[in-house]
Formats: sequence, structure tokens, C-alpha cells
Amino acid sequence: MRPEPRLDIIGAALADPTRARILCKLMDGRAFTNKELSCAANITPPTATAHLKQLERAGLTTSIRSGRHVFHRIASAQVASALEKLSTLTPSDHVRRAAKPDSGVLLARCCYNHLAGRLGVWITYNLLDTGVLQLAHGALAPGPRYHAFLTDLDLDPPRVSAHRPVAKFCLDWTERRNHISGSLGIAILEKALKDKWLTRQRSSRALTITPEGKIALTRHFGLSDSALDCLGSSVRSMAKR
Amino acid sequence: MRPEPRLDIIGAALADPTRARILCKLMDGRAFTNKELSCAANITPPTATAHLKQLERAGLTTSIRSGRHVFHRIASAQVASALEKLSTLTPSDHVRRAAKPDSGVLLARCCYNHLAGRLGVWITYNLLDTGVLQLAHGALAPGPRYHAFLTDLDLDPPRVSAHRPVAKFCLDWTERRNHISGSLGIAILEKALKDKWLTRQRSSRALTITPEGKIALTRHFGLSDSALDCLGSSVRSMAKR
DNA sequence: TTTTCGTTTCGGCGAATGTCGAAGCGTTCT
DNA sequence: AGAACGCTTCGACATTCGCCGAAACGAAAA
Repeated sequence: MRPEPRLDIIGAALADPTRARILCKLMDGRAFTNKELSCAANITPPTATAHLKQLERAGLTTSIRSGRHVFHRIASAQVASALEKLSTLTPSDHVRRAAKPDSGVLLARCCYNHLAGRLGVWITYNLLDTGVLQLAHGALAPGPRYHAFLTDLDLDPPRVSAHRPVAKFCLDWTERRNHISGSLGIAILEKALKDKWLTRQRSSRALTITPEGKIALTRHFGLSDSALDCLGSSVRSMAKR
Repeated sequence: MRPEPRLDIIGAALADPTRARILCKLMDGRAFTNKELSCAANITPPTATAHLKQLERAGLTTSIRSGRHVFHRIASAQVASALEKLSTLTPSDHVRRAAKPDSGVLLARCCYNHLAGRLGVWITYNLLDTGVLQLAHGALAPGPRYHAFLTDLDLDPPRVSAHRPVAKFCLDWTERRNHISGSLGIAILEKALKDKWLTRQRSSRALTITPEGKIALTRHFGLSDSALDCLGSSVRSMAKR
């Protein structure tokens, strides 16, 4: 047949709004059951089954049985990153119409396994400003303060290999600006969740900044009150448009 | 509404096999008319119009009128790279069934504006081996022989800025291995086409290596006869599976 | 064992969509 | 001006697909 990639197979899997919602729900990296997903997407379990089957056949998700539950999750980090990249292309009028300013999604959210949203962008630029990371030919590399930063946060130095970058840019669909993924990005999100700087919200990828989190983020990433206000107000100002 | 990216909008645009074929045809970076595309996709002009309208509405393509012709092309490099990344996810059984071993697509093809396929992979590793490029924390950076290489090939030194990497990895859907894009990748393909080392094939992204090209590629990228045979035979060996 | 519950299969309904032929419109060539 | 050509719109047809309710299946709990 045609010696071309079958874009339509994956496209068809993404083509339905309901499936897109399911995928977005799964994009925080956790696994969910049929019932949870059908509830989140406002459909009945039979319909969810059909959708999940399609997603799995297209290779976008995987499922494992555990007793009478079946857990579904994104098939791989590769899939997650391709989907995130695709989100970038969403026509801007749709994003603006869809994004409720008071939802936390614009402020802080997780992107498969690392931090995104305005907070993610902020942290990234702070890491660059303070020399923890630096730009080298358009790519992110450890900077002079890199090891001090790891010690400060009590992080294991991520295994730095040629094939697994410490940090790389990941384009954010709400901000259209880069934030960091890579092993450092993953470690930061893990740390923030473990120490309860951020807590997951029930039914979305949004994250909430706890009081302790505010203190810690201020200390480690220079997230001043005014910066927080600024993040908040820029969210609010978007609502008026 | 939902504060989530509308993956389904782009998904719907990709969902149809015919549209996928059109996109693949456009992925070589050139612009084509309605008629050319309808012919390539085995549909009538009216149908092509409908498809191209959808692609344009989804922001994947752009069109410009020129007299009584309308040329369509991929909307941006960003779209091209997202699509290429998405191609990576194509279920492997479909790729294997679809890829005819004797078509040149596996050997050498262009990926929007740079070189891909086995030749692209080969050249990338050769550039790394010879110190033209080097790995720095998982990213590509110019190596010690970088400027000598540019002089040797009579290339203008691409503008190296922090925001426009000289070279970056681009995952190939046939090889599942990295090859280079970025300004250097673009320059190499341009040079190869201009000096007729490679010629485009009529109706696909595949490229043909000319006799002069073989000599030049041998000189500049160490592409020995045995390496060529190896590339060819590994193509052949894939056919048996 | 019986009950409960999560998941899946099946059948049917309604909406959306890919396809084409015929016809209309605008540009270019003769 | 007239003919040729490329693109688009329109109408009609067949197919696909999302969705749900009812019912079946299978594992856990009572």
C-alpha cells in the first residue's frame, strides 16, 4: 500500500471531543478506571468502553486489570509528549473561549509528569535567571548553580546521560511559552507533590498551591507575593477580553 | 466551557485517510494545487476542496491564490514538526505493512525541510563521529570541526542564536532514530538538492541519490559503498519479516 | 451462595461526514 | 470575444460513528 505513516489512525482516535476529554484527563500521568473516566466525560460506561477501546487500538493508551477494575493510562511518555505538542496547535480562538480564568489550569497544572502552566513557565525562567540552568545553542543545559540547587532541594542528581537530557523545553498550550520537562522537571514536580507544596485537584490537571508551598516556592524559585499577584491578575485580565 | 485544549479539532482534521495522504504529500515542504493533490489522493477536485478547507480551518495548512491556481502548503514548521512527531506513534504493524522496501522512502526522504530516512540517520551519526557536531546534555551542539565543515561544503554559517538551534534531533517514523533538523539540517538538504546530489521523486517525499551525489556524500559524510550496500540490504532484510 | 458492582456486549437510533456529478464562477489562453 | 481550464458550491447518496438502554459477564463482598 502507501509507504506513508497512517496519520489518520491516530487522528481518528483523537477526532472525538469526548475522547479528547478522556485523554486530557489521563494526561496528568495517573491511571483511571472506566467509571471515573465516563463520569468525568459525562457519558455512560458503555460509551466509555467503546472510546477506550479505540484509544487503546490506536496505541495511545494502555489498560491493566486489577480485580474488577480496569485502569487506563497514557501508553508512554512518547505519546504524552506528542499529544502535548499537538495541543500547541489548537487554534487560539478555541483556547481562549474554553479557558475559564478562575480555574487553576492556567496557573499551575501538570503535563504528564512535569510542571506546566504559568507556574511552570515562571520556574523555568527563574532557573535560567539564577544560573541553575543555562541556554546552550537553544537547548537547556545545567548552569553553574545546578548542583547547589539539587543539594538545596534535597534531590538526587538525576542521571545525566547523553540520551536523557536533564531538562528540555516543552511548549505549553496555555502560555505558548516554554517550560521544562526532562529529568529535572520530573524531579521538581515529584518533590512539590511529596512535600505538599502543590496538591492535585480532584478532576483536572490543575494544581493548587498550598500555604507551605507558597513559602517553599518563594524560597527556592523567587516566587514573591507580587509575582503571585501578577500571575493571578494576568489570569484575571485575560477574562475581560 | 472546558479549560482543556481541543485535541479533537486537530484530530478531526487528521481523522480521514484521504486527508492524511494529502498532508503527507505536503510534508515535503512544497506547495501544491488542488488538482495535484486530488490526483495524488485519488479523489475528485470537489472532494479535495472540502478536505483542504477542513485542513485550513484547523490551522494545519495555508493557501494562496495565484491566478486561477490555489496553492496549499503546511501552515508552519511548528505544524510540520508536530505531525512528524505524531507519525512516530503510528502503530508499527501499520508501518510495516505499508512500507514497501524497494521504495526509496526508507532510504532517503525529506522531512518538511530537512533530510530524513536512513540517509538522514547515517549523516547525523557521521557528523557526530567526525566532531562536526557533539552531544551536550542530550542536545546537539556544534563540535570542533563545525566551521571547517561549513567551509568545506561552502555553506553560509547559519545564524546561531539562542532561540534557533543549529541542529536538533527529529525523530524519524521509519527509523525510530534521531536525525537532525535545525538550520544546519535545512542547509544540508538545500545544498544536496542544489548540487543535484539528491533529486526529488515525482509523487512522494522519497529522494534519489544521483551518481554525483554518491561521490559527494562519500567525500563529505563517509558514505562508503559498503555503507550504501548496508543501508540497502538492511532495507531488504526488513522485507522478510 | 447470594448480592453487589464494575465492565463489557448488543441492538437500534440519529447525526455527521466522505464521496461524486452537475453546474456556476473567475482567470488565462487563443 | 470565445474557448479552455481550475476551483468552488450545491444536492444527493451511502457509510460511519457516537450515544444510550437493556442485558450479560465476572470478580469481589456479604
